Amino acid sequence: MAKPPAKAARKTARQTRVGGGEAIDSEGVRDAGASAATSENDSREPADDPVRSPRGTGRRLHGAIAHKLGVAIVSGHYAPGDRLPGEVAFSGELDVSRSAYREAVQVLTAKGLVESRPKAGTSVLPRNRWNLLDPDVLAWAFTGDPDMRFIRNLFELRAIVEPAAAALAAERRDRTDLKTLKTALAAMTRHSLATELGRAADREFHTGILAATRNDALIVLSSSIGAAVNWTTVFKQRARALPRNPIPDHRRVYEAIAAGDAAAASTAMRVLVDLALDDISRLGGEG
Amino acid sequence: MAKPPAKAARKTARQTRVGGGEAIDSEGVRDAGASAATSENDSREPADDPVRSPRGTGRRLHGAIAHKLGVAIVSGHYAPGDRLPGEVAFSGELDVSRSAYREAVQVLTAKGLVESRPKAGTSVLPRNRWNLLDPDVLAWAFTGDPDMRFIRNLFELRAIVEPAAAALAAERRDRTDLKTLKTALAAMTRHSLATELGRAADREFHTGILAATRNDALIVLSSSIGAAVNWTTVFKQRARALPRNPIPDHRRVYEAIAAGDAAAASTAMRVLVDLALDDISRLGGEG
DNA sequence: TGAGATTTAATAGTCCGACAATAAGGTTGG
DNA sequence: CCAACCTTATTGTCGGACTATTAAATCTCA
Repeated sequence: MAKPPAKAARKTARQTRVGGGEAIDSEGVRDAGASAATSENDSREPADDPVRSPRGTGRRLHGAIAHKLGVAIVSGHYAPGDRLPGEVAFSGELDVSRSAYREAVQVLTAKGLVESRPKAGTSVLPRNRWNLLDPDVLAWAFTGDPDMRFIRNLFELRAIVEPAAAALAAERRDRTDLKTLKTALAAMTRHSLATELGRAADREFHTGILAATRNDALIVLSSSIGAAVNWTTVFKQRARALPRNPIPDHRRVYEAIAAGDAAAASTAMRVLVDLALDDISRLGGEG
Repeated sequence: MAKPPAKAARKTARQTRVGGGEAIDSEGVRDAGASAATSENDSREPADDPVRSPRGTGRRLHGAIAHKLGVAIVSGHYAPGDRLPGEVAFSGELDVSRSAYREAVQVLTAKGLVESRPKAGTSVLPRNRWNLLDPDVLAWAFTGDPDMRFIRNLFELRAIVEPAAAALAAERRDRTDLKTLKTALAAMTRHSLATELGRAADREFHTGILAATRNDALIVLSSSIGAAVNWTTVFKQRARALPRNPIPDHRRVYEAIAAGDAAAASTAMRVLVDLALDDISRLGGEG
């Protein structure tokens, strides 16, 4: 319907598209786990640009579009089976070139969210085709209020993977791994889990265990598990003060891994995850 | 590596792209099978008969390029840190437009294989940034001779996830799930695992168990686990006849799930996977 | 001399407009 | 009623121009 032609406006603004740098926050999940290596944050240029700058999120333009569409899809704004507007129409509506829009759609296609065919258009795929553990998809799924069912699913995955991973880590860790874990543990202790710094350390601890398994197929789960780990404390924080100090649980896991005791590491981790799941279920399950 | 730029050739051929089809297969790029959905590897058939997969996900040009580049990267032709040629140069070398090339690169970026920045070019990311359980990446990793270490990693993942999944399935399965499993089991029995039909049934069996867990975070692992499952039989086949009949193992798992016995399902699945891992280790461990 | 500011240059990023290829859905013919 | 044939909407590909970004070289000045 209403297709406000901001075309002319952009056309003029295009010559000085400087600004950009709009708020990128609203996430806190994006760098949860996944890319622990590069922890650079965006330049915070105020750069008031009230013009129709389509970059609401992300760094490159097509990335911003992909983000926008991705969020719209995983949040249910476009349901599976829905067919989204044609390329020319939609790109015009979003006020970007068709090329940029298409590159964004390629990203969504690569992540299994949509499928495009000539004459049939671009439509949202059924949920079971989505690459849910893709770090980006995960991040998109957690912008806005999250789906409790999915969080519980993520915790079930944690409960399956992490004890086994801890056992493997106990067998295969080297000095460097232990140092990483120890550092993370110390940081968790120093800054509480109420701070972002503390939560980052928490994620690093769990990621470090996965890394110590020397198993790439497990390591890639870092982002998924990191997201779940994050939501543990986020939920607790949201409700009230931490009902229980999780540091000792973590310390037990660390000591078992340091001692090379696979069985102990597994059970310690199981305890940790079960307790976390308890908290989640209690807080998120129903008032 | 010397890629003679067939530029002029294509330019003229383009006007009659329909009839000739000469410029199409000159490089083998355009019909490089990219049917990622089922993640089957291209058999060494003469293959002038593109087997219309039920998915029918046609190979678009940028998809073919993405496939080619993806394989080149995961196979190590381009190592992490390597910087690949500039867009204009590379697209010219591949004999496609820069747009198509860029869309392919966006796909690779979305899967964590590469990263592009102005002036810095496009370079391959470290392996721990790759989305290894993305179905496409998985498929690319298995074109050509596979990395035994990675296969073993995949089996370790199986050994962790599948017993737990079987237990959950035993608790949550409904009549439909059981029917699916039963059908798959029957198909496995009818066609042996020596046939592609039998292997497909095998994958369906394992996928069906994951589906019965009602956990999306587990279901997305179907492709990864399916790939591992497939390689079990592929390896056995490659060596000699099946050293052991795996059907009874599967039947035990099925019966435990049908009976709703979670513990039995878990242990039965553990036995199944352990035996499979045994075979893999024996056959692949050292020629 | 060396740290910091500045310029340069290379490369990815974006835009536009045209045309080709594909296939969904209707139409026709048997 | 089904099958083969058109129609046409929509994505797919192309080429070329211009912009934005930034690594690296250069310059400035304490």
